[in-house]
Amino acid sequence: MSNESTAQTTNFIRNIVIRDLESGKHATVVTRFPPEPNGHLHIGHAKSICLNFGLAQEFGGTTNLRFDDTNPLKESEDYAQAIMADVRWLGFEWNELRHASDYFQQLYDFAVHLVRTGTAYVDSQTAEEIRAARGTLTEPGRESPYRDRPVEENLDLFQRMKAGEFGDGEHVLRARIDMAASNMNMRDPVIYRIRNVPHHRTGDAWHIYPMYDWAHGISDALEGITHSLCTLEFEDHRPLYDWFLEQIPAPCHPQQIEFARGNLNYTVMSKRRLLQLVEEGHVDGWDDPRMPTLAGLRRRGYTPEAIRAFWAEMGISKSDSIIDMGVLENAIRNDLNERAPRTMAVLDPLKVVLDNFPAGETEWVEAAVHPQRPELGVRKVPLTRELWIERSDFMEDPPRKFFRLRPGGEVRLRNAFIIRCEGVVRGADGEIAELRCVFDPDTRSGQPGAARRVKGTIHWVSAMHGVSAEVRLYDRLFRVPNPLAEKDRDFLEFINPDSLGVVSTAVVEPGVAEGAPGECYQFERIGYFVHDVLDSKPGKPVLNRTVTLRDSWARLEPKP
RNA sequence: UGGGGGAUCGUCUAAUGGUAGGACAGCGGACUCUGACUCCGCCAGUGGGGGUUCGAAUCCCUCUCCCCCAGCCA
Repeated sequence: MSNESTAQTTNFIRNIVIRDLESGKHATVVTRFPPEPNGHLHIGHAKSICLNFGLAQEFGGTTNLRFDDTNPLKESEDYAQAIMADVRWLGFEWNELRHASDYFQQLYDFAVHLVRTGTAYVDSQTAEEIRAARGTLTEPGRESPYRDRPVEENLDLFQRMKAGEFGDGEHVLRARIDMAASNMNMRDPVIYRIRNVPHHRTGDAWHIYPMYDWAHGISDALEGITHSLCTLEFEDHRPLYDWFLEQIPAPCHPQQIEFARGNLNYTVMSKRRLLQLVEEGHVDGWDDPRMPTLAGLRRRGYTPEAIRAFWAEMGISKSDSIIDMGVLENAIRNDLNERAPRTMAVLDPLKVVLDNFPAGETEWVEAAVHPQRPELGVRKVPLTRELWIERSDFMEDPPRKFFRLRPGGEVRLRNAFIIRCEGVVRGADGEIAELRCVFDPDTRSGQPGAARRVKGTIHWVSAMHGVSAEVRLYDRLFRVPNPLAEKDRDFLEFINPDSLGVVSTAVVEPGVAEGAPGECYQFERIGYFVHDVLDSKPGKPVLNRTVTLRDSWARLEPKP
């Protein structure tokens, strides 16, 4: 189901939007996608992107891309650029590009308003003192000795914090709420801290930077966001979100709605761990095809359509969940099955000599580019006396239901004719070196005799024309479903040592060698592959395995 | 053990007092010049216990389990 015309299944957020539109609470829907530019987007972010942009799209509204860039220590323009590229690649275009930093002046002015109304104060305790006085989950906090500072003094101090008169950590601005609140977020949260560092967009203009809770809701309000969608961990920030907007003359009061993050098994999703994988060299970079990042998935050969269809199928709810990687794999198979041109490639070649085929002669056989889509036409595939077939497609002493080649047995060569194995030639090492076969000319594809049926069909590549290729077989990054399940063990211990297998022996149809970076194929009977965007060169192809084909034979005959 | 959330087939998700449905996985079969695709069928669920109701996944009570919160991160 790669097309997205499948019936829209609803979810609780969509239902809220529908209700708000029907009741007249809102005339339109305005959402935002608010990443912090401190890392790359991953498949989980795609859920939020699809939700925010998809909802606005469905109801004729708009979506802003807003960088939540309130922490200059961790953020960079490079990340911001990569994020924009990823959002566009996913297939969405924002209405307006905004930054929380665009609002620094307004945020400051609103903070001054808070100070003037006595609902914020400058606290001069150290970070440690503030932490110690916050209380615990079961005990109330203690009020700061600076809590009742006169308004004028707060104003003066806050202004001087802004002017850069103090060192990092000397003062903070805190909202004056309730140190005994059972919701820890309401215990006089810090809303501004001093950071004497330049910001990637505002440069040296600011020495104080707003905290998330202060910046986010106000940014939403300034943009006229109707529904501010975020993940579950912000649920107990909502009272604060609402409190802030009630304290200031905000242009509107968006509704924060929380939903569950989208987790996948056999991987990790937190930016911190993803960063660790990259920095410690466990993977090749943010775009390593094993990474759940959008950059990684893209390089792996995943399409935006598949990712969108995947999240559409998964839906939105509030229950914590870990989705089986198999569902994502199913989504990309569905999409690639429809779009990928078919070709033949042999990963582990075994030589076959057709004894009754003239030496030095090339026969060009016609093969469908896509059996289910004849409009895509045909390709010509060279066929010669010497061929490569997959080593696993031959067994001297096969088990029951092995439909492939065996001594004395017959098999169809895909797009060509039926061959029979007449002999096995061994090398000095005792390994099978080549197969001597004869072909039945009457069974050529398209000929009347082609109707003759044999149980198995195998793929092949002409030894004379085949182009050798590097093939990278990617598998899941971790060997256990949840690498974080055991609290006292490092998730790195569970990295799958076989997550990348490099095959240097592969031989592909000549046409494949000319493919462009990013071009994908189905290697018939094997899987979907894509030219690596970085390393594949004309004549020197490097192909990444996106996903295998479903393989009911492998399920039948589990590997030893 | 304070506060905030969440529990529906193995997994994800619908059902908003009226037949518990779909997708993925699994199993069986048909088809097949890809052991793919496609098609058909099957298996499988409301965390436990009470209550209200003609009728409860849905409302009430209670219990259990899981997640989040004590950053000058977001």
